[in-house]
Amino acid sequence: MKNISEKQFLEQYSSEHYEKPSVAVDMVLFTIVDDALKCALIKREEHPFKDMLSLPGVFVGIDESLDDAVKRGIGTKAGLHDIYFEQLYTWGAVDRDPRMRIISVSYLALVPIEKLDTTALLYSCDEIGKMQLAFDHKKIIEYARERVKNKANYTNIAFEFLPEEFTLPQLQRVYEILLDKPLYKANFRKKIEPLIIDTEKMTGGAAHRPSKLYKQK
Amino acid sequence: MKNISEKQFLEQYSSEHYEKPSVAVDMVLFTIVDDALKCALIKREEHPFKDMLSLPGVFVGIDESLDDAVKRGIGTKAGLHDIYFEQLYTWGAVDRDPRMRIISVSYLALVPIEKLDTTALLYSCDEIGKMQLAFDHKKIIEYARERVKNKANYTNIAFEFLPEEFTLPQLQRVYEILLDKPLYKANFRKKIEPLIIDTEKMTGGAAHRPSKLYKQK
DNA sequence: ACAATAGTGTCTGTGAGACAGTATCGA
DNA sequence: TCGATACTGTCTCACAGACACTATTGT
Repeated sequence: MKNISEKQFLEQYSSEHYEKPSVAVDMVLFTIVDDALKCALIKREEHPFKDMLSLPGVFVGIDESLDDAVKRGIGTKAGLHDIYFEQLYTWGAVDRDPRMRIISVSYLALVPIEKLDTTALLYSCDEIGKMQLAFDHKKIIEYARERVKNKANYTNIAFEFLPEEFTLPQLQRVYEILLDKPLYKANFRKKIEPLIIDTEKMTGGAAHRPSKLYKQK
Repeated sequence: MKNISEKQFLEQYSSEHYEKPSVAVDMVLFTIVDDALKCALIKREEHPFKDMLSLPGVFVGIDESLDDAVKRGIGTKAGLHDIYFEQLYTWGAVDRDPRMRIISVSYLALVPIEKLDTTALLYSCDEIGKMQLAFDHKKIIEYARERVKNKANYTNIAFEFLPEEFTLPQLQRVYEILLDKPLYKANFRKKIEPLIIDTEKMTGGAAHRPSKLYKQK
Protein backbone atom coordinates (compact mmCIF):
# COMPACT_ATOMS: atom_id res chain seq x y z
CA MET A 1 0.00 0.00 0.00
CA LYS A 2 1.64 3.18 -1.21
CA ASN A 3 1.64 6.56 0.41
CA ILE A 4 2.16 9.91 -1.23
CA SER A 5 4.49 12.39 0.36
CA GLU A 6 3.36 15.40 2.32
CA LYS A 7 5.23 17.46 -0.22
CA GLN A 8 2.87 16.24 -2.91
CA PHE A 9 -0.05 17.00 -0.64
CA LEU A 10 1.04 20.57 -0.32
CA GLU A 11 1.94 21.01 -3.95
CA GLN A 12 -1.15 19.43 -5.32
CA TYR A 13 -3.78 20.42 -2.85
CA SER A 14 -2.88 23.18 -0.43
CA SER A 15 -1.45 25.81 -2.70
CA GLU A 16 -3.27 28.97 -3.57
CA HIS A 17 -3.54 27.71 -7.12
CA TYR A 18 -5.32 24.50 -6.30
CA GLU A 19 -8.96 24.93 -7.06
CA LYS A 20 -11.22 23.73 -4.28
CA PRO A 21 -14.89 22.87 -4.46
CA SER A 22 -17.35 24.87 -2.38
CA VAL A 23 -19.14 23.05 0.41
CA ALA A 24 -22.75 23.67 1.34
CA VAL A 25 -25.24 22.08 3.66
CA ASP A 26 -28.76 21.57 2.32
CA MET A 27 -31.59 20.89 4.73
CA VAL A 28 -34.58 18.64 4.25
CA LEU A 29 -36.93 20.02 6.88
CA PHE A 30 -39.89 17.71 7.37
CA THR A 31 -43.04 18.31 9.34
CA ILE A 32 -46.44 16.64 9.51
CA VAL A 33 -49.57 18.65 8.83
CA ASP A 34 -52.94 17.86 7.29
CA ASP A 35 -52.25 14.15 7.52
CA ALA A 36 -49.19 14.39 5.29
CA LEU A 37 -45.42 14.52 5.51
CA LYS A 38 -44.34 17.86 4.14
CA CYS A 39 -41.03 19.44 3.25
CA ALA A 40 -40.05 23.10 3.58
CA LEU A 41 -38.90 24.59 0.30
CA ILE A 42 -37.68 27.96 -0.91
CA LYS A 43 -38.52 29.74 -4.12
CA ARG A 44 -35.37 30.66 -5.99
CA GLU A 45 -35.22 34.30 -7.01
CA GLU A 46 -32.14 34.16 -9.17
CA HIS A 47 -30.64 32.07 -11.90
CA PRO A 48 -30.01 29.23 -12.27
CA PHE A 49 -33.38 27.57 -11.74
CA LYS A 50 -35.04 30.96 -11.21
CA ASP A 51 -38.59 30.67 -9.80
CA MET A 52 -38.14 26.98 -9.10
CA LEU A 53 -38.29 25.47 -5.67
CA SER A 54 -35.20 24.31 -3.85
CA LEU A 55 -34.07 23.14 -0.45
CA PRO A 56 -32.87 25.78 1.99
CA GLY A 57 -29.11 25.66 2.29
CA VAL A 58 -26.07 27.65 3.35
CA PHE A 59 -22.41 27.50 2.50
CA VAL A 60 -20.12 26.16 5.16
CA GLY A 61 -17.86 28.80 6.65
CA ILE A 62 -14.14 28.15 6.92
CA ASP A 63 -14.36 28.29 10.71
CA GLU A 64 -17.65 26.52 11.08
CA SER A 65 -18.37 22.84 11.55
CA LEU A 66 -20.99 21.15 9.39
CA ASP A 67 -23.39 20.87 12.30
CA ASP A 68 -22.90 24.53 13.16
CA ALA A 69 -23.64 25.45 9.57
CA VAL A 70 -26.87 23.47 9.80
CA LYS A 71 -27.86 25.20 13.03
CA ARG A 72 -27.16 28.55 11.45
CA GLY A 73 -29.14 27.57 8.37
CA ILE A 74 -32.13 26.36 10.33
CA GLY A 75 -32.03 29.54 12.38
CA THR A 76 -31.62 31.90 9.43
CA LYS A 77 -34.01 30.28 7.02
CA ALA A 78 -36.71 28.96 9.32
CA GLY A 79 -36.21 30.80 12.61
CA LEU A 80 -35.87 27.51 14.46
CA HIS A 81 -33.59 26.43 17.26
CA ASP A 82 -33.05 23.19 19.15
CA ILE A 83 -34.74 20.89 16.72
CA TYR A 84 -33.77 17.39 15.77
CA PHE A 85 -31.40 16.99 12.85
CA GLU A 86 -29.01 14.42 11.47
CA GLN A 87 -26.69 14.12 8.53
CA LEU A 88 -28.04 12.29 5.49
CA TYR A 89 -25.62 11.98 2.62
CA THR A 90 -23.06 14.02 0.72
CA TRP A 91 -23.75 14.72 -2.93
CA GLY A 92 -20.73 15.30 -5.08
CA ALA A 93 -21.60 14.98 -8.77
CA VAL A 94 -19.42 17.40 -10.72
CA ASP A 95 -22.28 19.04 -12.60
CA ARG A 96 -24.89 19.18 -9.86
CA ASP A 97 -24.67 23.01 -9.83
CA PRO A 98 -24.20 24.72 -13.19
CA ARG A 99 -22.48 27.76 -11.66
CA MET A 100 -19.57 26.06 -9.99
CA ARG A 101 -18.48 22.94 -8.20
CA ILE A 102 -20.49 22.63 -5.02
CA ILE A 103 -20.46 19.61 -2.78
CA SER A 104 -23.62 19.41 -0.73
CA VAL A 105 -23.83 17.73 2.65
CA SER A 106 -27.52 17.06 3.12
CA TYR A 107 -29.23 17.03 6.49
CA LEU A 108 -32.57 15.80 7.69
CA ALA A 109 -34.40 18.05 10.16
CA LEU A 110 -37.70 17.25 11.87
CA VAL A 111 -40.03 19.67 13.57
CA PRO A 112 -43.57 19.60 14.92
CA ILE A 113 -45.85 21.85 12.90
CA GLU A 114 -46.61 23.94 15.99
CA LYS A 115 -43.03 25.25 16.07
CA LEU A 116 -42.96 26.15 12.41
CA ASP A 117 -43.34 29.61 10.96
CA THR A 118 -46.74 29.76 9.26
CA THR A 119 -45.23 31.50 6.23
CA ALA A 120 -43.05 28.53 5.38
CA LEU A 121 -43.67 26.95 1.99
CA LEU A 122 -44.64 23.36 2.63
CA TYR A 123 -45.10 20.69 -0.01
CA SER A 124 -46.10 17.12 0.62
CA CYS A 125 -43.70 14.44 -0.52
CA ASP A 126 -46.39 13.13 -2.85
CA GLU A 127 -46.63 16.49 -4.60
CA ILE A 128 -42.87 16.84 -4.78
CA GLY A 129 -42.69 13.49 -6.51
CA LYS A 130 -44.55 15.00 -9.47
CA MET A 131 -42.71 18.35 -9.43
CA GLN A 132 -39.43 19.59 -10.81
CA LEU A 133 -37.01 21.02 -8.29
CA ALA A 134 -33.78 22.95 -8.64
CA PHE A 135 -30.45 21.11 -8.76
CA ASP A 136 -30.55 17.51 -7.52
CA HIS A 137 -32.83 18.47 -4.65
CA LYS A 138 -35.66 16.16 -5.63
CA LYS A 139 -33.34 13.19 -5.33
CA ILE A 140 -32.14 14.46 -1.95
CA ILE A 141 -35.71 14.68 -0.68
CA GLU A 142 -36.45 11.17 -1.88
CA TYR A 143 -33.39 9.97 -0.02
CA ALA A 144 -34.57 11.76 3.12
CA ARG A 145 -38.04 10.27 2.72
CA GLU A 146 -36.57 6.78 2.68
CA ARG A 147 -34.41 7.49 5.70
CA VAL A 148 -37.38 8.69 7.71
CA LYS A 149 -39.40 5.65 6.72
CA ASN A 150 -36.63 3.28 7.76
CA LYS A 151 -35.77 5.03 10.99
CA ALA A 152 -39.41 5.14 12.07
CA ASN A 153 -39.11 1.37 12.43
CA TYR A 154 -36.20 1.19 14.82
CA THR A 155 -35.81 4.62 16.43
CA ASN A 156 -38.02 7.19 18.11
CA ILE A 157 -37.93 9.87 15.43
CA ALA A 158 -41.72 9.83 15.18
CA PHE A 159 -41.90 11.75 18.45
CA GLU A 160 -40.04 14.66 16.84
CA PHE A 161 -43.18 15.49 14.88
CA LEU A 162 -45.34 15.93 17.97
CA PRO A 163 -45.46 18.34 20.89
CA GLU A 164 -44.27 17.15 24.27
CA GLU A 165 -47.68 15.80 25.19
CA PHE A 166 -49.71 13.84 22.70
CA THR A 167 -52.38 11.18 22.40
CA LEU A 168 -51.88 7.68 21.10
CA PRO A 169 -54.18 8.20 18.12
CA GLN A 170 -51.98 11.18 17.19
CA LEU A 171 -48.81 9.17 17.55
CA GLN A 172 -50.25 6.30 15.56
CA ARG A 173 -51.19 8.70 12.78
CA VAL A 174 -47.59 9.94 12.65
CA TYR A 175 -46.32 6.39 12.30
CA GLU A 176 -48.86 5.63 9.61
CA ILE A 177 -47.78 8.67 7.62
CA LEU A 178 -44.07 7.96 8.01
CA LEU A 179 -44.45 4.28 7.15
CA ASP A 180 -47.11 5.01 4.54
CA LYS A 181 -49.37 2.18 5.63
CA PRO A 182 -52.24 1.67 8.08
CA LEU A 183 -51.52 0.12 11.46
CA TYR A 184 -53.69 -1.90 13.79
CA LYS A 185 -54.58 0.06 16.89
CA ALA A 186 -54.14 -2.71 19.42
CA ASN A 187 -50.85 -3.91 18.00
CA PHE A 188 -49.50 -0.39 17.75
CA ARG A 189 -50.28 0.25 21.39
CA LYS A 190 -48.61 -2.91 22.56
CA LYS A 191 -45.49 -2.05 20.63
CA ILE A 192 -45.32 1.60 21.65
CA GLU A 193 -46.17 1.01 25.31
CA PRO A 194 -42.58 0.76 26.62
CA LEU A 195 -41.65 4.08 25.00
CA ILE A 196 -44.24 6.32 26.60
CA ILE A 197 -45.42 7.62 29.98
CA ASP A 198 -48.96 8.38 31.00
CA THR A 199 -49.26 12.03 32.05
CA GLU A 200 -52.56 11.36 33.89
CA LYS A 201 -54.05 14.12 31.76
CA MET A 202 -56.82 13.80 29.21
CA THR A 203 -58.03 15.63 26.14
CA GLY A 204 -61.61 16.79 26.11
CA GLY A 205 -64.22 18.97 24.49
CA ALA A 206 -64.89 16.76 21.51
CA ALA A 207 -68.13 14.93 20.95
CA HIS A 208 -66.66 11.55 21.68
CA ARG A 209 -64.54 9.69 24.16
CA PRO A 210 -61.51 11.73 25.27
CA SER A 211 -58.04 10.24 25.02
CA LYS A 212 -55.17 10.08 27.45
CA LEU A 213 -52.17 12.34 27.06
CA TYR A 214 -48.74 10.74 27.02
CA LYS A 215 -45.19 11.94 26.79
CA GLN A 216 -42.05 10.25 25.56
CA LYS A 217 -40.19 8.15 28.16
CA MET B 1 -38.91 31.50 5.22
CA LYS B 2 -36.28 33.93 4.00
CA ASN B 3 -34.00 33.57 1.05
CA ILE B 4 -30.72 35.30 0.45
CA SER B 5 -30.04 36.90 -2.89
CA GLU B 6 -27.78 35.42 -5.50
CA LYS B 7 -25.71 38.56 -5.19
CA GLN B 8 -24.95 37.68 -1.61
CA PHE B 9 -24.09 34.15 -2.72
CA LEU B 10 -21.54 35.46 -5.11
CA GLU B 11 -20.14 38.08 -2.80
CA GLN B 12 -19.88 35.87 0.21
CA TYR B 13 -18.98 32.55 -1.24
CA SER B 14 -17.83 32.51 -4.83
CA SER B 15 -15.28 35.28 -4.87
CA GLU B 16 -11.59 34.64 -5.06
CA HIS B 17 -11.27 35.94 -1.53
CA TYR B 18 -13.68 33.55 0.05
CA GLU B 19 -11.73 30.83 1.76
CA LYS B 20 -13.00 27.36 1.02
CA PRO B 21 -12.36 24.18 2.95
CA SER B 22 -10.54 21.33 1.25
CA VAL B 23 -12.51 18.16 0.62
CA ALA B 24 -11.00 14.70 0.93
CA VAL B 25 -12.35 11.17 0.84
CA ASP B 26 -11.03 8.76 3.45
CA MET B 27 -11.49 5.03 2.97
CA VAL B 28 -12.17 2.41 5.59
CA LEU B 29 -11.13 -0.72 3.72
CA PHE B 30 -12.23 -3.83 5.60
CA THR B 31 -11.32 -7.41 4.95
CA ILE B 32 -11.59 -10.64 6.92
CA VAL B 33 -8.50 -12.70 7.61
CA ASP B 34 -7.38 -14.92 10.49
CA ASP B 35 -10.90 -14.97 11.90
CA ALA B 36 -10.94 -11.21 12.38
CA LEU B 37 -12.29 -8.08 10.73
CA LYS B 38 -9.29 -6.00 9.72
CA CYS B 39 -8.81 -2.51 8.39
CA ALA B 40 -6.15 -1.33 5.94
CA LEU B 41 -4.05 1.53 7.34
CA ILE B 42 -1.16 3.64 6.14
CA LYS B 43 1.87 4.77 8.09
CA ARG B 44 2.24 8.52 7.91
CA GLU B 45 5.67 9.68 6.83
CA GLU B 46 5.25 13.38 7.45
CA HIS B 47 3.95 15.71 10.08
CA PRO B 48 1.43 16.04 11.53
CA PHE B 49 1.01 12.65 13.22
CA LYS B 50 4.33 11.45 11.73
CA ASP B 51 4.82 7.68 12.11
CA MET B 52 1.25 7.18 13.22
CA LEU B 53 -1.29 5.13 11.35
CA SER B 54 -4.07 6.72 9.33
CA LEU B 55 -6.74 5.82 6.84
CA PRO B 56 -5.83 6.00 3.17
CA GLY B 57 -7.39 9.05 1.57
CA VAL B 58 -7.16 11.41 -1.37
CA PHE B 59 -8.28 14.95 -1.99
CA VAL B 60 -11.25 15.40 -4.27
CA GLY B 61 -10.33 16.97 -7.58
CA ILE B 62 -12.32 19.93 -8.86
CA ASP B 63 -13.54 17.89 -11.83
CA GLU B 64 -14.01 14.62 -10.01
CA SER B 65 -17.09 13.24 -8.29
CA LEU B 66 -16.78 11.84 -4.78
CA ASP B 67 -17.27 8.29 -6.02
CA ASP B 68 -14.63 8.80 -8.68
CA ALA B 69 -12.22 10.08 -6.05
CA VAL B 70 -12.85 6.92 -4.05
CA LYS B 71 -12.23 4.72 -7.08
CA ARG B 72 -9.01 6.58 -7.76
CA GLY B 73 -7.99 6.26 -4.12
CA ILE B 74 -8.71 2.56 -3.93
CA GLY B 75 -6.79 2.07 -7.15
CA THR B 76 -3.81 4.23 -6.18
CA LYS B 77 -3.46 3.15 -2.59
CA ALA B 78 -4.48 -0.49 -2.72
CA GLY B 79 -4.30 -1.45 -6.38
CA LEU B 80 -7.93 -2.53 -6.34
CA HIS B 81 -10.72 -2.14 -8.85
CA ASP B 82 -14.36 -3.09 -8.92
CA ILE B 83 -14.83 -3.65 -5.22
CA TYR B 84 -17.83 -2.83 -3.09
CA PHE B 85 -17.92 0.61 -1.51
CA GLU B 86 -20.47 2.97 -0.05
CA GLN B 87 -20.46 6.39 1.54
CA LEU B 88 -20.42 6.49 5.32
CA TYR B 89 -20.47 9.94 6.83
CA THR B 90 -18.94 13.36 6.34
CA TRP B 91 -16.72 14.68 9.10
CA GLY B 92 -16.51 18.42 9.38
CA ALA B 93 -15.09 19.46 12.75
CA VAL B 94 -13.08 22.63 12.28
CA ASP B 95 -9.95 21.35 13.99
CA ARG B 96 -9.92 17.77 12.73
CA ASP B 97 -6.76 18.49 10.75
CA PRO B 98 -4.20 20.82 12.35
CA ARG B 99 -2.78 21.96 9.00
CA MET B 100 -5.89 23.36 7.46
CA ARG B 101 -9.61 22.98 7.19
CA ILE B 102 -10.35 19.64 5.60
CA ILE B 103 -13.79 18.12 5.32
CA SER B 104 -13.58 14.37 5.00
CA VAL B 105 -16.20 12.27 3.25
CA SER B 106 -15.61 8.78 4.60
CA TYR B 107 -16.30 5.64 2.62
CA LEU B 108 -16.59 2.01 3.56
CA ALA B 109 -14.93 -0.48 1.19
CA LEU B 110 -15.09 -4.26 1.49
CA VAL B 111 -12.81 -6.76 -0.17
CA PRO B 112 -12.10 -10.49 0.14
CA ILE B 113 -8.61 -11.09 1.45
CA GLU B 114 -7.69 -12.99 -1.72
CA LYS B 115 -7.89 -9.80 -3.77
CA LEU B 116 -5.80 -7.76 -1.39
CA ASP B 117 -2.15 -6.90 -1.85
CA THR B 118 -0.16 -8.93 0.68
CA THR B 119 1.92 -5.90 1.63
CA ALA B 120 -1.09 -4.03 2.98
CA LEU B 121 -0.95 -3.07 6.63
CA LEU B 122 -3.92 -4.74 8.28
CA TYR B 123 -5.04 -4.19 11.84
CA SER B 124 -7.97 -5.86 13.51
CA CYS B 125 -10.73 -3.61 14.82
CA ASP B 126 -10.01 -4.93 18.31
CA GLU B 127 -6.39 -3.78 18.11
CA ILE B 128 -7.37 -0.43 16.66
CA GLY B 129 -9.65 0.09 19.62
CA LYS B 130 -6.59 0.20 21.87
CA MET B 131 -4.41 2.24 19.50
CA GLN B 132 -4.01 5.89 18.72
CA LEU B 133 -4.59 6.91 15.13
CA ALA B 134 -3.96 10.11 13.23
CA PHE B 135 -6.68 12.76 13.00
CA ASP B 136 -10.19 11.54 13.86
CA HIS B 137 -9.63 8.31 12.00
CA LYS B 138 -10.23 6.06 14.96
CA LYS B 139 -13.70 7.47 15.33
CA ILE B 140 -14.31 6.98 11.61
CA ILE B 141 -13.31 3.32 11.84
CA GLU B 142 -15.61 2.80 14.81
CA TYR B 143 -18.42 4.33 12.80
CA ALA B 144 -17.64 2.00 9.90
CA ARG B 145 -17.52 -0.98 12.25
CA GLU B 146 -21.02 -0.18 13.47
CA ARG B 147 -22.31 0.26 9.95
CA VAL B 148 -20.98 -3.12 8.89
CA LYS B 149 -22.49 -4.78 11.94
CA ASN B 150 -25.89 -3.26 11.27
CA LYS B 151 -25.90 -3.91 7.55
CA ALA B 152 -24.91 -7.53 8.03
CA ASN B 153 -28.38 -7.98 9.51
CA TYR B 154 -30.46 -6.72 6.64
CA THR B 155 -28.27 -6.71 3.53
CA ASN B 156 -25.90 -9.07 1.75
CA ILE B 157 -22.64 -7.27 2.48
CA ALA B 158 -21.23 -10.41 4.12
CA PHE B 159 -20.75 -11.92 0.68
CA GLU B 160 -18.30 -9.12 -0.20
CA PHE B 161 -15.75 -10.70 2.10
CA LEU B 162 -15.75 -14.04 0.28
CA PRO B 163 -14.71 -15.26 -3.16
CA GLU B 164 -17.42 -16.11 -5.65
CA GLU B 165 -17.69 -19.69 -4.41
CA PHE B 166 -17.71 -20.44 -0.73
CA THR B 167 -18.93 -22.96 1.83
CA LEU B 168 -21.63 -22.35 4.40
CA PRO B 169 -19.24 -22.75 7.34
CA GLN B 170 -17.13 -19.98 5.76
CA LEU B 171 -20.14 -17.75 5.27
CA GLN B 172 -21.33 -18.39 8.81
CA ARG B 173 -17.91 -17.44 10.14
CA VAL B 174 -18.08 -14.15 8.25
CA TYR B 175 -21.44 -13.38 9.82
CA GLU B 176 -20.18 -14.30 13.26
CA ILE B 177 -17.22 -11.96 12.89
CA LEU B 178 -19.31 -9.10 11.55
CA LEU B 179 -22.00 -9.50 14.19
CA ASP B 180 -19.44 -10.35 16.87
CA LYS B 181 -21.48 -13.23 18.26
CA PRO B 182 -21.77 -16.98 17.71
CA LEU B 183 -24.63 -18.28 15.56
CA TYR B 184 -26.43 -21.59 15.58
CA LYS B 185 -25.58 -23.62 12.51
CA ALA B 186 -29.06 -24.92 11.75
CA ASN B 187 -30.74 -21.54 12.21
CA PHE B 188 -28.12 -19.78 10.15
CA ARG B 189 -28.63 -22.20 7.28
CA LYS B 190 -32.38 -21.81 7.32
CA LYS B 191 -32.07 -18.05 7.20
CA ILE B 192 -29.40 -17.90 4.50
CA GLU B 193 -30.93 -20.54 2.27
CA PRO B 194 -32.95 -18.17 0.04
CA LEU B 195 -29.83 -16.09 -0.71
CA ILE B 196 -27.57 -18.78 -2.10
CA ILE B 197 -27.29 -21.30 -4.94
CA ASP B 198 -25.73 -24.72 -4.77
CA THR B 199 -22.90 -25.00 -7.31
CA GLU B 200 -22.97 -28.81 -7.16
CA LYS B 201 -19.26 -28.65 -6.33
CA MET B 202 -17.59 -29.75 -3.11
CA THR B 203 -14.47 -28.97 -1.17
CA GLY B 204 -12.14 -31.86 -0.37
CA GLY B 205 -8.75 -32.97 0.80
CA ALA B 206 -9.29 -32.35 4.48
CA ALA B 207 -9.49 -35.11 7.07
CA HIS B 208 -13.20 -34.67 7.62
CA ARG B 209 -16.47 -34.40 5.79
CA PRO B 210 -16.22 -32.08 2.77
CA SER B 211 -18.65 -29.21 2.38
CA LYS B 212 -20.72 -28.01 -0.52
CA LEU B 213 -19.73 -24.93 -2.46
CA TYR B 214 -22.32 -22.21 -2.93
CA LYS B 215 -22.50 -18.88 -4.68
CA GLN B 216 -24.63 -15.83 -4.05
CA LYS B 217 -28.03 -15.87 -5.74
C1' DA C 1 -12.84 -47.25 14.88
C1' DC C 2 -12.05 -42.44 15.65
C1' DA C 3 -11.49 -37.52 15.26
C1' DA C 4 -13.19 -33.76 13.06
C1' DT C 5 -16.17 -31.10 10.59
C1' DA C 6 -20.65 -30.85 7.64
C1' DG C 7 -25.31 -30.95 7.70
C1' DT C 8 -30.59 -31.88 9.49
C1' DG C 9 -35.10 -32.39 12.44
C1' DT C 10 -37.83 -30.52 15.79
C1' DC C 11 -39.41 -28.18 20.02
C1' DT C 12 -40.33 -23.67 22.21
C1' DG C 13 -41.15 -18.94 23.06
C1' DT C 14 -41.83 -14.36 21.29
C1' DG C 15 -43.92 -11.10 18.74
C1' DA C 16 -46.29 -9.24 14.55
C1' DG C 17 -50.70 -9.37 12.41
C1' DA C 18 -55.60 -9.71 12.37
C1' DC C 19 -60.05 -9.12 14.29
C1' DA C 20 -63.75 -8.68 17.55
C1' DG C 21 -65.10 -6.80 21.31
C1' DT C 22 -65.89 -3.01 25.24
C1' DA C 23 -65.66 2.01 27.11
C1' DT C 24 -66.66 6.91 27.31
C1' DC C 25 -67.56 11.24 25.73
C1' DG C 26 -71.21 15.15 23.58
C1' DA C 27 -75.50 15.87 21.52
C1' DT D 1 -80.08 6.51 22.72
C1' DC D 2 -76.82 7.30 19.13
C1' DG D 3 -72.70 8.54 16.63
C1' DA D 4 -68.05 8.85 17.05
C1' DT D 5 -63.76 7.91 18.73
C1' DA D 6 -60.76 5.66 22.49
C1' DC D 7 -59.18 1.55 24.24
C1' DT D 8 -58.56 -3.86 25.24
C1' DG D 9 -58.50 -9.19 24.90
C1' DT D 10 -57.19 -12.97 22.39
C1' DC D 11 -56.27 -16.10 18.48
C1' DT D 12 -52.98 -17.43 14.84
C1' DC D 13 -48.93 -17.90 12.35
C1' DA D 14 -44.10 -17.07 11.17
C1' DC D 15 -39.74 -17.11 12.69
C1' DA D 16 -35.63 -16.70 15.81
C1' DG D 17 -33.39 -19.38 19.27
C1' DA D 18 -31.89 -23.59 21.28
C1' DC D 19 -30.41 -28.27 21.17
C1' DA D 20 -29.89 -32.99 19.82
C1' DC D 21 -29.16 -35.78 16.30
C1' DT D 22 -27.15 -37.91 11.78
C1' DA D 23 -23.62 -37.90 7.76
C1' DT D 24 -19.14 -38.11 5.47
C1' DT D 25 -14.49 -37.56 4.94
C1' DG D 26 -9.05 -39.02 6.00
C1' DT D 27 -6.11 -41.48 9.05
